[in-house]
Amino acid sequence: MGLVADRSFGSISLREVARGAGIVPTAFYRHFASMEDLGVTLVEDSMRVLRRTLREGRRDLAARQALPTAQNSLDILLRHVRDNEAQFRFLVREQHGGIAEIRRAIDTELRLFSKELAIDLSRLPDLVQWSPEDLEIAAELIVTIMLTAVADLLDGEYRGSGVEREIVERTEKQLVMVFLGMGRWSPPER
Amino acid sequence: MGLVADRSFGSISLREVARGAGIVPTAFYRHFASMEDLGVTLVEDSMRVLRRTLREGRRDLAARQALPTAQNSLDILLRHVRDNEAQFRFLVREQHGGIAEIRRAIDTELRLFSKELAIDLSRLPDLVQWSPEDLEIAAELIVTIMLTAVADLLDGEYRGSGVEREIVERTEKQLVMVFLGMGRWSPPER
DNA sequence: ACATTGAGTGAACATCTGTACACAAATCAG
DNA sequence: CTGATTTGTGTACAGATGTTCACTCAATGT
Repeated sequence: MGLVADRSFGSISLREVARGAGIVPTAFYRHFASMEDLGVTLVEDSMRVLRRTLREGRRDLAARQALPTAQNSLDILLRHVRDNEAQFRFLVREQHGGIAEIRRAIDTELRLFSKELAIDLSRLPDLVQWSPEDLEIAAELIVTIMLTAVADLLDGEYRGSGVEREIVERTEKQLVMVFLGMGRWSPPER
Repeated sequence: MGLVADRSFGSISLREVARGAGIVPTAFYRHFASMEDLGVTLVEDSMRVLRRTLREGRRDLAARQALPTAQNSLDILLRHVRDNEAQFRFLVREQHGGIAEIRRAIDTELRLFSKELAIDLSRLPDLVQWSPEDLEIAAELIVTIMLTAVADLLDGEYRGSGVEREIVERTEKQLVMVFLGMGRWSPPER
């Protein structure tokens, strides 16, 4: 996992992975059919863990009678990112990276997130009469904003300076702008 | 340029580039000090052309007395993307790609775009009293949305199916949501 | 207790890689 | 035309790479 942190997955050799795992090259094939296979597995594992974390986060919020606001969700996400930096570097890097199969895997998972978020949104009083399509469009926008925040956070290696807070505040403002827009979107439609 | 279309830049060898250019490997060094150097040059060239196209687009709009609306700008951008597909595949791929120097170059150029857009926004009647910081935050959000549209357009190889229109419509809706939000943002601040 | 299986080994291969070096051709300035 | 500078060539080398094959070894279930 450390390997995949700062170089593109496509530029990593099977032998490097084997070396990193303390294993002879040929033994690699006992676990994965190819590098592509490894990549897809990595995506699925990372995403599974992330999904679990977010679900737990939402549960905790509910337990404290707190609403799952955008700020709260962003906070949970970013904490998870900090705890699993290498994985997210990998995900952000390979989302549009060089291997089609991996791109597809990430895209599928992100689409799932959007759908989930769209369902959450549909329960908000202000949005009850939105069409499913518009809900998903809004959800995708929110996911995009959050993903951009993650990418910015990881790309700046400033690690601990004020840049981190800056990114969080910017992202929160952007989310508010979108929510305000969503509040205005509905009326002109009906 | 065709080389860099679907594989990550970091996984491309100097020799492949030389081969693609019809040149012996050693001659590569007559033009670039390293692969990294090539990458940065590629970024700068692509961005220079894009900047020129957008400026001309805005000039044309002005000549036709049309406002540079978000829809118009998106249209110009996407047409340019279609005409220079390989370059944009490269840019989207390497924005968070494996080579730090290239990431930095792209990031710098994007930041420039945001600043330019922020200036344009500052001239809109509804936003005249926004703080420069908030203007830039909004501008970055718009750039993010447009960039996401570009990435989605290039990732789907559907090429000509309805997916293209779908992406454009989604993006337009997202932009409208943001603009609506921006219209509501200002009041609570003063 | 023993055969079956999953995981790791080691040698070998043909191929590709970056870069060094001395040399040739082409372009250009005066 | 001539001399200089830029661009390209050919050869060479040490090292890395993916994949094959036949093998050992330890764990497992019955």
